Formats: sequence, structure tokens, C-alpha cells
Amino acid sequence: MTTAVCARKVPRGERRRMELVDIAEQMFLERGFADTSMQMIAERAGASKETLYRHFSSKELLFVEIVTRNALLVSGPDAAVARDGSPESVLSELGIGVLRIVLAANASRLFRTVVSESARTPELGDLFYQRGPAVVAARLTDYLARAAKRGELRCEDPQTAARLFLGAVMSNYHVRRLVQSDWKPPSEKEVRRHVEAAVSMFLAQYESRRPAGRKRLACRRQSLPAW
Amino acid sequence: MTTAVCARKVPRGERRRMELVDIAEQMFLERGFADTSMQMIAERAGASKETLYRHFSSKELLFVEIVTRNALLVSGPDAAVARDGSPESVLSELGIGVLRIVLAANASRLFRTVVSESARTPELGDLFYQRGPAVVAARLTDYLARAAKRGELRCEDPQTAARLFLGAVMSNYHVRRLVQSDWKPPSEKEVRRHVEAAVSMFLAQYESRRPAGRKRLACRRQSLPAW
DNA sequence: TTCTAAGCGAACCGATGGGTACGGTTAGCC
DNA sequence: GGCTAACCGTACCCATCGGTTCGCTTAGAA
Repeated sequence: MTTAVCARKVPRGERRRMELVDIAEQMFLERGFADTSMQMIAERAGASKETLYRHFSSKELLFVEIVTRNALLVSGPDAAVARDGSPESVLSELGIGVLRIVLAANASRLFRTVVSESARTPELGDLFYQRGPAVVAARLTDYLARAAKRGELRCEDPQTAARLFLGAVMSNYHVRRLVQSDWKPPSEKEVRRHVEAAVSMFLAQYESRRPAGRKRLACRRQSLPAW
Repeated sequence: MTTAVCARKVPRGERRRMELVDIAEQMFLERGFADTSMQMIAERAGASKETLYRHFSSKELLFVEIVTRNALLVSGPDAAVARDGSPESVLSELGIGVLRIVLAANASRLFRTVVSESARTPELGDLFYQRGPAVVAARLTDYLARAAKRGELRCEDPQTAARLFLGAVMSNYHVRRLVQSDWKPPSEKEVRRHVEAAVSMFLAQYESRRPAGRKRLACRRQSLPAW
């Protein structure tokens, strides 16, 4: 079976460690940090607490490892930015990607748990922010600066612009997801509609209409029949 | 002393109860819910746990009372909206007010604590959202609708518009405050500058240029001379 | 002054959970 | 086959905490 194949390369200890961290991640995301005991993790993994403690010196360290591993998830949808396409396409693609993640059950659970624990463990919150949201903001800022240099946008302060856009995209969805655990997140359709509105507002301010006046028109026109 | 004066009207039990809830609030905001034990609250109040439990049937109920009392704080800065001034003045006043609260130490601590506990007590998060953020959003939505009716703004979907604006105003400040406990919040100057940028972006999209002006075109035109 | 509700302190209960210790068991390498 | 390190199960230690009980004291109204 696969175990045999894996065993070829990965030593026993390493393998067990990975299994454990997987199980722990699953449970932390499911039930939060405080409500998941080491005993429960060990049980579900078919392990003993001692094994758990041999691999992770404390519950906190275990959680830190999981956060580190997952924070990047938030910075996932940056393919659009990397491609350096037109502002409209880049922004809507990025916006939809970000919003999707913010609304995803797992991500919001992780975020909630990080918030809970960052009071007790400040480095944790910092780590999360630096590896997650900050990365997205930085990449968007870079893109906006490049687009401005190319003359596609007119913005003197790309950092502020990026913050405005990301804020508008997340709007109160983020908060609701965080606080109202039984809130029914918007449909994919609504998400697209919201992001479109955000993009439209952003471009109304920052797009340089120089290159060709019709660009806007096209964009507008296109959104019209859609809804 | 004041005690004598107070005693005149407020019966002993009621007085003690208020003292207790004040102390508890202070401690919950300082150290969070989980890290504050009933014993500690009683001690700092110079009370016994029994007295505490005579007034509040459980720790959770005590916290709920405190959240209820504080959530309205978030909806405080709506005087601007009530006055029905020009969009620009209303938006910037509201924006600054909201952002100030979001950045305030106490409010962000409360929010963090609510997030932590809302996993265990869903009604709590709901309560907070309904009495806090939702109120602000609703009031702004109403204002935008009125302004649109007056012809000052052109927006067909005031709810989305309100969300976009509030999101842009809070941007990532909210999240950072929540997660990076040692983050140094921006200066008053930066706050004003950010809100100004948000207002400008919002108006670029939603301000009605001229009565005759057709939708998008007019709006685009307007942003040109601005920068 | 007297009577009662409110309050105090301290001990107590039951449960939970992080972390450790130990004796027996398995996997994997030589 | 034999050796070692990782592993399992269980029991255990210790601390905390929510919540209760009880005997005694105090405040304040009649």
C-alpha cells in the first residue's frame, strides 16, 4: 500500500509527525484551540499523548506550526496579480479569490482561532498577519504601482489604493463570518456582483481614461446585461 | 460621601451589582473572557464569589450583559448621518468616527473577546453584530437612499454602496488591530487622510454629476480633474 | 433596637486539561 | 534473529476553574 511506498523515503518518526499535525489541524479548525485537548488529538490519531509531546513540545507550538502552514492560504489567489493583466481583470479575479477565501469555512475558522489565541500568544497573530493578509496587500500594491507606471492607472499612493480596494471587497463579510457563526454566506453570484461593484468604484477613481475612453464604456456595457 | 448620596435612592443590592459589572467589564476587556476567572473578579471587587453568583447566574450571562452594554458603542458616531448634510461631509465624519472606534484599544479588545467567545456562544456574536456594526451599516444605507432620492447621489443599491464605503474605511486596520496586539495604530492625521481617500473614491463612483448626466459617463468624467 | 436581606470568606465538589512517567509492544535497520 | 528507537495505553500529578454550601457579619429599614 501507500504506506510501504512512503516508508521507503520517510522515516517512521517523520511520517507519524505529519499524520499528527494533519489530525491536529483538522481538529483545531473544527473545534478551535481551547476546545481541543491534546488527549482528543491523540485519540483521534490513534496515538498516545506521550508521542504527541515527543513531537511537539507544547500545545501552543503545535498550533503555531499549523498556523504557519495555513496562513499562506490567504495569500493564495495572487495568480491574477502575477499575470499583470488589465486592471479590471486583475482586480476582479483577485477580489473574487480573496472573498472566496474569507468566506470559506476553514479559513474563517482558522482566523477566528488565531484571533482568540493571539491575545495569549502575540507572536501568533503577527505571524499570521505577516504571512497572510500582508502578502496579499503587498502584491496588490506592487501591481498597482506597475500598472500606474504603465499608464493604465493613475494613483500616486498605491498602498492606500490597495487597502481601499481590499477593504471594499471584504466589506463586512469578513466581520460577519468571524462573529456570526451561523450566518449564511452569500452565493457565488452575489460575491461576483459585490466584487464587480468594488472594482467599478475603484476604477472610477483610479483608472486613467487616457489610453482610450472606450475602455470604461466596454466594461460598463458588459456589466449591464449581466445583471 | 458619594456613597451616602447614592444610597439614598439605589438599594444596596442594585448598587453592588453595578459595581460588580463595572469591575467585570474592566477585567474582561483587559484580559479577555477565558483568562479572567470569577474568583479574580470577586477579589478585585472585594466581594465573594457567592455574591457574584447571586447577581449573575453564570459567567457567560455576566459577559453577555457587558457585551450588550458596549456593542452600541460601535454604533456611536452616527450623528453625522442623522444631520443629513452633504455626502462628502457626512461620509468623512462618519468614516473618521468609525475608524476611531475600530482603532480604540477598548473596542478592539471587546471585539476580540467577542470573536473568541462567539464560537462557544453563538448568540453572543449575533447580539454584538446586530447591535454594533449592523446598526452603522443600516443607518448609512438609509442616508444614502435619502441622498439618492434628493439627487445628491446616484446609487441604485445603497446597501452595497454602504458596505463598500465602510469596508474601504476600515480596510485592513480592523484586522490588524484584531490580530497584531502590539501594532501601533495610525495617527489621527493618517486616519483623516485614509478616510479622505475612501470618500473620494466613493464619490467618484456614486456622486451624481449633473442632473442630466448619464450614469457611468458622468461619474468617470468627475474623477479626472480631481487628481 | 431588632429583624432581615445582602454580603463575606473559606472550604469544598466535580470536571477538565496540560504535561510526565512507566512498562510493555512494534517497526525497521543491521 | 536481534537491537534500538519510536510507539501505545494507562495511570498519575498538579493546577485551574465554574459553581455551591455554610456559618458568620454587616447594613439598613421598621
